[in-house]
Amino acid sequence: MPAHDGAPQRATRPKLSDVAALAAVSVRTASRVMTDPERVSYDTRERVIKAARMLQFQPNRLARELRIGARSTAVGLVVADLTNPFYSAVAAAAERQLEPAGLDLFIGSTNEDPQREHTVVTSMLSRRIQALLIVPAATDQSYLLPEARLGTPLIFLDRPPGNLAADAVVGNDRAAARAAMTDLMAHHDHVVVIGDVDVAWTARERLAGVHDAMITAGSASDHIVITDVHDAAQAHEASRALLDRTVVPTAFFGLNNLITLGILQALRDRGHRATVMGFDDSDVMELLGVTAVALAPAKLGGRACARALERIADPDLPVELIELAADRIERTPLDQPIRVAGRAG
Amino acid sequence: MPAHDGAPQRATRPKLSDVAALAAVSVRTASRVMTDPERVSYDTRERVIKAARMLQFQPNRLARELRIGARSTAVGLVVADLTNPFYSAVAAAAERQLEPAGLDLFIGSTNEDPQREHTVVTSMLSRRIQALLIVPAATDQSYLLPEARLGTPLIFLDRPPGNLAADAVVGNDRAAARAAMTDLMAHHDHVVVIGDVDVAWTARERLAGVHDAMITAGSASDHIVITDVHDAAQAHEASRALLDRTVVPTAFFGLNNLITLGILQALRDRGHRATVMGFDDSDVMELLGVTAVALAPAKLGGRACARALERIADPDLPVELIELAADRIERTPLDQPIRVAGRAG
DNA sequence: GTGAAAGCGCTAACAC
DNA sequence: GTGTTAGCGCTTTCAC
Repeated sequence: MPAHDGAPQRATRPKLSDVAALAAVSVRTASRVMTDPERVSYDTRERVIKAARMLQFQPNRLARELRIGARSTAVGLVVADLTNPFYSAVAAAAERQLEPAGLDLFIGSTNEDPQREHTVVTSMLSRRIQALLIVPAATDQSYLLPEARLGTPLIFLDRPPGNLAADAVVGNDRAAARAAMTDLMAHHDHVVVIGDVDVAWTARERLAGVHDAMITAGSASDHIVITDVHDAAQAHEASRALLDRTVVPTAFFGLNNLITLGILQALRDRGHRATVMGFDDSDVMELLGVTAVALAPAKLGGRACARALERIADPDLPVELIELAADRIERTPLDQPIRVAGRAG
Repeated sequence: MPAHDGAPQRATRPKLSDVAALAAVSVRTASRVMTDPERVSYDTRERVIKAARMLQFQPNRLARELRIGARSTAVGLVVADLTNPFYSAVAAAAERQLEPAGLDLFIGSTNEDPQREHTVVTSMLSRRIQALLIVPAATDQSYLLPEARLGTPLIFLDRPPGNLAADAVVGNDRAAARAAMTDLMAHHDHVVVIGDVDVAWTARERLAGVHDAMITAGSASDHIVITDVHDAAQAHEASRALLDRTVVPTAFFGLNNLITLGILQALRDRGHRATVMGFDDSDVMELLGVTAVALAPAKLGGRACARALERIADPDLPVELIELAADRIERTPLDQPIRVAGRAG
């Protein structure tokens, strides 16, 4: 019996049996009021509800879910970096979509570390989440095979799984990059493309698209492709070096949001004008009129959740690769340069 | 007995008793190998470990934690809006800090809706989280009193709790705003201040600081304070209207990151120059050289987690209000205007 | 409509 | 060192 009135030290958490005792019913009846209120008489129901309220009773989900079937009413989301607005938008979309289904969201980030991916994923699975949404950091997800066989919905976001058959929702990065690059080359002879480290699938795809476009166009002009650029600072530095050359590039193509930011920083530093195009969208790009090729993170997260819910309902659905088209957000026309001002001279 | 070899349809999840059976030991011994391996002989330990690996055994944390003491090894984080980079940075910092302690992160957002705060918080508590980190949306947290009495660490972030004694980590918003406004007024006669809806504590504090500064300075000049501005779009519109007046303001002070963005959009639209100062920092502000008054979200999240860990270790710690100083990030001097360029003419 | 007993998967007492 | 028994808080057979 809990000390619900005069406990001197620390209160003790009321359990269902306390509620039942106070309402003078069996535990079974109290439980029924919580889960299937229709099937209990009005009188007893009211008594139980009142007792629960009086005791501030909150059912223990650990116990409930253990009993129910070893599957908790939560979904896990593993992203690369929560700090990247792209992924936080994915998370926000996921939360929004999961909420009406009564599912909570566990969140974790890998920082692109395969080892950490394993740790985070294992931890979530040990909580018996209903589904796992994951932006893979590793290239091999075969360790998830047993879990997949257990029927846990596994949905890959933004990048397909390696060595595992599982649903994936990805963008058409290669085609989008090719189209963008083709357009850029139609207006410029000195395009600079800056891309990420190519262990990441999206980075590889985008670079492949750029190369596709260059091959198709023939190598008449001298475009420059820089890779293995990891963050804004590196992109900043690389761009600045290029702007200091004698032949100043007239167009830049940043292959992700951080890189594009770095390009803009360099343009600011040097006071130069250039056409800028970027993969992924951001506040900065909107403000400065940078044309973007972007897969809306909300679309990605939303579609992935929808798929998770489908698969929760029917675990035997065939594996599906869902390819979402990136949108082209036209802002400044590609034949016109932009400037980054800041402190006005 | 699980069909760990020839199950035709769907595999069944191995449990500790399966491992024990395969290793030919009792469940208790298998359990001990998982938790306190030292106290079991080398031989049996190896056998159990091998069996566990063979079966791909993953302990069920729902069961473990239920048995252990009705407290799960997770921490809940409730923020206003995950999409806001300020809060996603807080979340990232929290995750980073919790990870070494072996604590997972449940995350939820309120969208500033008090009703939703209640729902999200209740849901997390029913999972018996070890601690709750919360950016309150409601003004009354007295509903958390029973939980507080149960000894659950409750840490408020960014805004203090209402009607509840609990730890809080907040910024010195009022003093910081006053100092910033004072400096701005030293250089400008027509400062425009744009603030958020004042149900939010930080918004109120920042406005109060601005008023403090104006009162101290005396009302010689005509500054304008606009409030109840909710997002970038509204700030954009309001700023544009002001720029179209005959007396064009020479300085703007945005009281949060979204508002400052709106101000910059208006400056871009009108091609105007003005001194801009903003509360909270962002990529945009860094790029354009906007001087910022900002409480580093990582500092906020980090300090809150540290406090949570302290309180987990000793729940009887006295309640503490931790005030963190916002940093002034000097970029363009306040007597110089900035421009937002974008499409170059 | 309601109650008694069993059990979800695991760990804490005690025996041996 | 290891096995047996009981129980975390809840829901589910099955009687009544």
